[in-house]
Amino acid sequence: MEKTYNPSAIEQQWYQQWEHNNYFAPSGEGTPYSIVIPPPNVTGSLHMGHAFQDTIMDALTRFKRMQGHDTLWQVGTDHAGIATQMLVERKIQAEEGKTRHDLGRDKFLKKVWEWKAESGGTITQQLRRMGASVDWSRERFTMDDGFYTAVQEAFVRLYDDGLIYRGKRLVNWDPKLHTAISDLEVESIDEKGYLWHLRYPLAGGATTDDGKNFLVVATTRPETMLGDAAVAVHPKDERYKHLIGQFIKLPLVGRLIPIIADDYVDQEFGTGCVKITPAHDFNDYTMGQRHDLGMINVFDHDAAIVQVPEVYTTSGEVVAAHEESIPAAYRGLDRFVAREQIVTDLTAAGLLEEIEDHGLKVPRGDRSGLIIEPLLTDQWFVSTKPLAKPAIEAVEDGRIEFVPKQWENTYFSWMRDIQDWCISRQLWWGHRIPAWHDDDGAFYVGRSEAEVRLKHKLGDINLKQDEDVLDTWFSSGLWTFGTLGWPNSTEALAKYHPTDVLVTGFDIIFFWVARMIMMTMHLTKDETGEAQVPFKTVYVHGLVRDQDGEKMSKSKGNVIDPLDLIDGIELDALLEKRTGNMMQPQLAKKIEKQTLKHFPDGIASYGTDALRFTLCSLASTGRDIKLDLGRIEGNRNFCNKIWNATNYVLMNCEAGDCGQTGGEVELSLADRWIRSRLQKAEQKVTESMGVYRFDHAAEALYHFIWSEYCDWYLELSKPVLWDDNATEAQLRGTRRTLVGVLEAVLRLAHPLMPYITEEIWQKLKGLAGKGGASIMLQPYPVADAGLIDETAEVDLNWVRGVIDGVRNIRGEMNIAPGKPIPVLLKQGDTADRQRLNTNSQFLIKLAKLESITWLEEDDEAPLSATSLVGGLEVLVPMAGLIDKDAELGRLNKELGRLLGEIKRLGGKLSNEKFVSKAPAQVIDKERDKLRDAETAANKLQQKVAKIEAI
RNA sequence: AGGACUAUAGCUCAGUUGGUUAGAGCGCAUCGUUGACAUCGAUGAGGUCGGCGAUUCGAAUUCGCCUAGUCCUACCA
Repeated sequence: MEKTYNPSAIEQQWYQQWEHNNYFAPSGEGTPYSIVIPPPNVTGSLHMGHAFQDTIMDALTRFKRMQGHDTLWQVGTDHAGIATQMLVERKIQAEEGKTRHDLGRDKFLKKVWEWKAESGGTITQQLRRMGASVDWSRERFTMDDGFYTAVQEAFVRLYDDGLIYRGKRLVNWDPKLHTAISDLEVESIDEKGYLWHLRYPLAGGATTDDGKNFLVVATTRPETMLGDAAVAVHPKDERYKHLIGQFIKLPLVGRLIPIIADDYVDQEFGTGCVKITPAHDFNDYTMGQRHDLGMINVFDHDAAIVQVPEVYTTSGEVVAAHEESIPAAYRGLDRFVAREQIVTDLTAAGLLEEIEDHGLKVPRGDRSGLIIEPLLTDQWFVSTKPLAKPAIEAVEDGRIEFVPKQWENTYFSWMRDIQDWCISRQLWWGHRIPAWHDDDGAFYVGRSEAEVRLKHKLGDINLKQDEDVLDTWFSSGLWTFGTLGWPNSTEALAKYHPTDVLVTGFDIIFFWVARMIMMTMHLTKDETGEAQVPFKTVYVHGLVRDQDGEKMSKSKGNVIDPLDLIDGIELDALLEKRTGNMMQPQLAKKIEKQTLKHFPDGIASYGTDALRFTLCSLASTGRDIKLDLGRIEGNRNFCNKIWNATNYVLMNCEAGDCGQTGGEVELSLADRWIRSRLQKAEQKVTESMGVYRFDHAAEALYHFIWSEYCDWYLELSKPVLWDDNATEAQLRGTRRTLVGVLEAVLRLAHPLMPYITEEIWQKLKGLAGKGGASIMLQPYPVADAGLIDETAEVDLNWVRGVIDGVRNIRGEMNIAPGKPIPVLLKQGDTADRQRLNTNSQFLIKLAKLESITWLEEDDEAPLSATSLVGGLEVLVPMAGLIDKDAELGRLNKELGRLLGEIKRLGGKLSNEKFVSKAPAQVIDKERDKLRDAETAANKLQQKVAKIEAI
């Protein structure tokens, strides 16, 4: 074996073998267990969040596979409508200087598919490097033909069930991307703005109480005044009560608009008068509905002022002959240019009362970053309330369970107040909406044009398919069953749906989890006709952040490619990766500086297993996961530790008989102890995996392997293996334990660290008497309660106690670690005596003793340094070895600790209330502790006195 | 405005149903190269568990209030 573990030498080769031999495909035997991968963007690349998520899914999948389940991890990618379209648009712009409109829809889409073919392999390669045991034969893409069938079918069924409708509504419009987006895709950002106080002249000679001939309205968006339909006041507002029903002559425009009364108005805010623009504000829209105000749209799709405003009734009908118009000066101006112009003109007209600084939440598109414009457009919507009801119930009654549980509240609070979902997007890349319209604008929904014609007896009239595509999340909502063949009733669907667990981040509970539950429950039924849930458990993990707790993002330049942690990367390459090809080149300097600070030498190579193990060990219940390179390094060292332990085991066992073929076996205390500890480790790991505490599983493995198997058991095996007088049965027992425990723990660790465990297992399987082509197909260890040996554990703890005592004296007294020293044991009981008799070889070897002597009660001990193991005194004679003052210091330190404890326990036990109210066993325990502490303190005091006396 | 989450060693984090000497890794200090491993070993230092109060015989753990930070939802003309 190589002297150090070199992950790059083994990882890829094993993955190829696994994949080549089709080990990832479901076995077809055992209870089905399935997970779908949250499909990453096909044109993107995996970031740390994916690496984290995929590690967890793979750990679960391998765990369940080894436990004998018929395991499917469904893999695939998402077409990611807006993100992909933007990316390709930018690419074409950069390379050819053209827009998508220059190319036209068909050519543009061809470019997207070309780009997908070119970049689509990145994700799948990364998944392979992570060791993901996904069934590649079932790989799906949300835009492939089969999946499109599912999307179409879902749309048609929802439409036929009255859950999809089309209408002219106010939607969130992105003026850059020229598409509607859902409310979830809008972020509200705190920004500084102004509140403009505008004088709106009263018509017909009306005046306010204080004799003014105008009302003052406050607005953050003066440009929308062109579309004002009313001014609203509170019905009980004494200042304005008498003006309700009167009219305002809209400045600059000249139109008369009514003064209306509505509870929505807050009398305290601003002047208590609100301008109402139903076509450009969500609140105004609903107020317009209540008061039957017309809707006057003054913006075009670029959010520039239109030439001629469009006017609609509250129900969205076009008002054919309307007189509204826009002053020529503003026509065609961008919204912000128009704002300035209008403010200037109002000022000139003496109608600007005041400009007030005002902080407000600005709605920005999460993709474009532009301010979103509420705009009246024709869109398709899903009526979500009826879908939400069963979806809420499924979580309430536990058919679906969130882990950690608290996320259910997040889910409920959103679902109980859910808004209709705008699913149409004015994009080119995506699933074309399966709806056709005739020349009069009547829409027909169906699976194909032919079906539509037939169904509606349309003959051969002109039909055109809707130009729009569906929100990406509409298709990903079908992911769990669409990937399994739905709408066909396939065997896979019957077997693997509902899936067992969804592993995802909390940031997409609304986007994806909730919608998936709604869609799935409406569209899929089990054999009894009951709605089927998409998954039984939702494991919600935290988000991976950088060393400062910042979210990783490309624009911040703090992303880390998982492959760079696996393979390592030079500083120059890392800098280039982070600052090259940036959207905002002005940030390059800052990013460079940060990168230099955090990664002055680039990133070392840690290997996949170290990365995976680290990610698992960070997977606790928190919301943030700060990536700490120190942890990864530590875990790379852990891999190396396993590697070298194996080296030791092989060296000592390959030449000898490990009992594979039988033969008499005698187990030492150490053998029985480590076997017992193994059972407990198996219990702990299995239990932790079952409750999604990967951090606990990782910690149990780390502790068992490093602190018990390596630190103690391997050391304890040496006195046996190197003992010329050891019997064949003893040697066989120890060798068999060395090999057997290591073999078992490799299987135990395999779900977290697949590569190193496979590599080593292959070397070890023969010695362990195991066959089988791969560790990943081996059974997962099951703890055997019969092998738990509490006596062995107590006895071994005694051995460790004596050794620790000697080592402590050595360490504190500056006795060279290699110098053999004599040790005396005194005041021991029969159990101590017996333990000494059976284990003296262990003590001599591990504590590097020259001799070990048992003193009877009345034997005189020389002046010694002392350690206590229970009642037993472990004595190291001081002659020539130990500094008197140092020993006094050491003893007094320990004595101080004991006295503190005695005081604390004494106080507790003399507390009447404690003694009368606490459970008996607690009291007994405290009494024992007190007695032990007193005995120990006593002994130490005597020692102190003795040493002081010289 | 409502809600959620976080606060434990210098750093990153564990801490089950209240009873532990409050743990781990990294970092730090001292010592250590003949037999798996310096990507290592041995020993050690380091915490009034954010603050205040309550419940209790007993609180890192339960409850209330406060402070700091993060996030979500709604809304601010």
